[in-house]
Amino acid sequence: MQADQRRLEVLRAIVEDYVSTREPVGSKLIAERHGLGVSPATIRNDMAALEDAGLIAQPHTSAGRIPTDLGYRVFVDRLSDVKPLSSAERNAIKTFLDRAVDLDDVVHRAGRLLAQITGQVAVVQYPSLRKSTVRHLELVRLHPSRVLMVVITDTGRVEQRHLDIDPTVTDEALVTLRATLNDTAVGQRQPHVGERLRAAAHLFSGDSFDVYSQLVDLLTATLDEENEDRLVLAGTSNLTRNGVVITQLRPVLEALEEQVVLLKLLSEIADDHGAVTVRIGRETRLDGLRETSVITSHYGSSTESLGALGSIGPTGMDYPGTIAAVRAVARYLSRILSH
Amino acid sequence: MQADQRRLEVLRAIVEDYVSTREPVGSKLIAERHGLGVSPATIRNDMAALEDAGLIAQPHTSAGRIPTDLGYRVFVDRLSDVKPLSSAERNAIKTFLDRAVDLDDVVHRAGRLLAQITGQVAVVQYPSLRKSTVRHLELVRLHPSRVLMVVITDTGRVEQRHLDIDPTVTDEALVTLRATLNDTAVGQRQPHVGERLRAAAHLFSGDSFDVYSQLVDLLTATLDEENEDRLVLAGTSNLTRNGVVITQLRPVLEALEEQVVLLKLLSEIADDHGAVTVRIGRETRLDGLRETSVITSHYGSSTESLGALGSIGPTGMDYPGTIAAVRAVARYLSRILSH
DNA sequence: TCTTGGCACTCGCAGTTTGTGAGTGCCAAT
DNA sequence: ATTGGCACTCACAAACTGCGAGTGCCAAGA
Repeated sequence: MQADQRRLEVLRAIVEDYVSTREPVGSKLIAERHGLGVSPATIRNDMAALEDAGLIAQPHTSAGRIPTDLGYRVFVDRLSDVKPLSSAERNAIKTFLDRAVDLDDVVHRAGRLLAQITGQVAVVQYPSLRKSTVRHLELVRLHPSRVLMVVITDTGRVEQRHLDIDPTVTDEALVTLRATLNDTAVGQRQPHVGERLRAAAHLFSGDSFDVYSQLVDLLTATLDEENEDRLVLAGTSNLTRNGVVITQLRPVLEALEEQVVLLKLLSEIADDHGAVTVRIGRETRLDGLRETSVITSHYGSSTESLGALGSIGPTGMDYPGTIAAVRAVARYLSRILSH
Repeated sequence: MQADQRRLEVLRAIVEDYVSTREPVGSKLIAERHGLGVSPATIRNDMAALEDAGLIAQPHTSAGRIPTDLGYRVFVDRLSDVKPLSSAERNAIKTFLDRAVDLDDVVHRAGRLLAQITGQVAVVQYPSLRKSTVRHLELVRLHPSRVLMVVITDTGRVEQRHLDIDPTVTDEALVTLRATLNDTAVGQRQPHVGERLRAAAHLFSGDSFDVYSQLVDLLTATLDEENEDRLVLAGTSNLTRNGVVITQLRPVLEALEEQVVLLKLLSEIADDHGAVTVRIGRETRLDGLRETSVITSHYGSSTESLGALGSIGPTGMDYPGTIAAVRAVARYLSRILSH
């Protein structure tokens, strides 16, 4: 019906005005600024209906309305079109990311970029080791009884692990081990790396076999472990924008310091690659982020995700703009990482 | 004279009370709480003298006094003894740092530890590449015309750099190059690495010579570059303690995001190894940190610094406690990194 | 059934006033 | 040099007030 339609338009007006002014918006203002062609009284009736539906609320009796989490949800799902970035912005993203010299640099730049475009906090996860293939393995003998294993992946991550070994193992044996490990593991990823390496174990015997087993265990552990996932944070100072109060700021900063929490936040996300996930307020399921929204997206090839990135800001954020920014950065990041 | 002595005691009382209560302290309170054996009126006279000397100030006419930056300076230089950590704290530091598995982990743990002990923001610099010796060099051919160089240092840092080369260079040539690089560079540091490698250039000719030169340049650049210095930050959420106001918080968060700024902060520090540097308020020479103090220390061997770490907090911080914490963490970090 | 103008009502907010108390500076006495 | 006394200052909190934005409801009109 036309009335229902108008109510949604009223909701849109409330969300847009509130996002830009940060002040409760009243019926008169809507009637004036948005050409709905109806009087404030009609708007008031619609607002009463929207309030009954739980989409908007009054901070106090004699104030205007502000959207609830549910209101934002409806706005995002049904009312907002994605706002494409300007070509200048797209260009800026491209050139800024292209200038990166290594993986660390790429990830950091992506973070700073996203933080700057959205004016919020950005989180970027490093490409997950479980999704990367092994490009090279190196063994370096540090002491007679200590070996450093270095793993280089196709996404450019370099991981190092120490290993205590039997000091009687010769350097020549290590060279052989290194060759076998490389021949077997390069180009593979988990769980194939583990399978293939274990299948090749019969090539060794005695001390070499022991060391080989140790190395295989260490390597699979390195490639498997979830806690090896890393991320970077950018734009923390943006938290002090928008007149956020310090009592609300504290728990947010605390949440941002917990890498585990953030990684979980990034991992709970639509499987659909290319899609952007929006979680509003309590939908984040984190108490510290109760009053923030999180916009996340995967990045990686078109068939599989390498990792995720996202933007964290107040529930009253510019959703269309943030969604567009997250999507754009994710795309360019995907492109860069696939060389 | 005895009167001068008492005035300093009054200053100490003001600093200590203000640090613990965060409220301007008046003459009566001092006379009551600190057993100076004189009346409030006498204290008032002393306070007037301290104010003339610029060591304390009044926020407004009818309030008590708070220390000025200069007052804290005098307190730190002349009035405070270092407060040794409890053995429980020392133990906690030791066991927590010992549990680290690699360099990243060590540096992160040191940061979290320092942030937790001091209740402030902690900064820890990675061991500087210029001060590290080369432990191993590896060349990995990624494409016919692209080589990845991996440098491992004695402090555990692993750096990677890409290099475009002539695709006609054979794998065998790379193996030889790698061997020569390792033979010549391992155990050395800048500027010796560069000197020795250049001296060995006569071993190569033709394409190999070109690639060798490229590699040497890239390696020396990697080991020289100041902008390769890294650091970690911990305890940002501690900024919201102590009733800090948000308008003051903003510039601090911004300063903390600028790695370059922080590295400069860590590098401007007493040469004297083992000593702790204290910079109070504007002494930091950074506008954003105008109302904070920075306590820093080198870490590394007894003869040379590998890097620095520090704690950043309000000018009204617990100086003896923070100094002790920074020193203790720096020492344990030094011990760990020297294996 | 929906829309509209009118109107009384609510209530947060900003501005003003006022009382209180902590703290000071100065002075005369010791 | 120290002390008690005393007048003075001034931030802060509490109480009060007027204003105005915004609402809900109702009766009339389309």
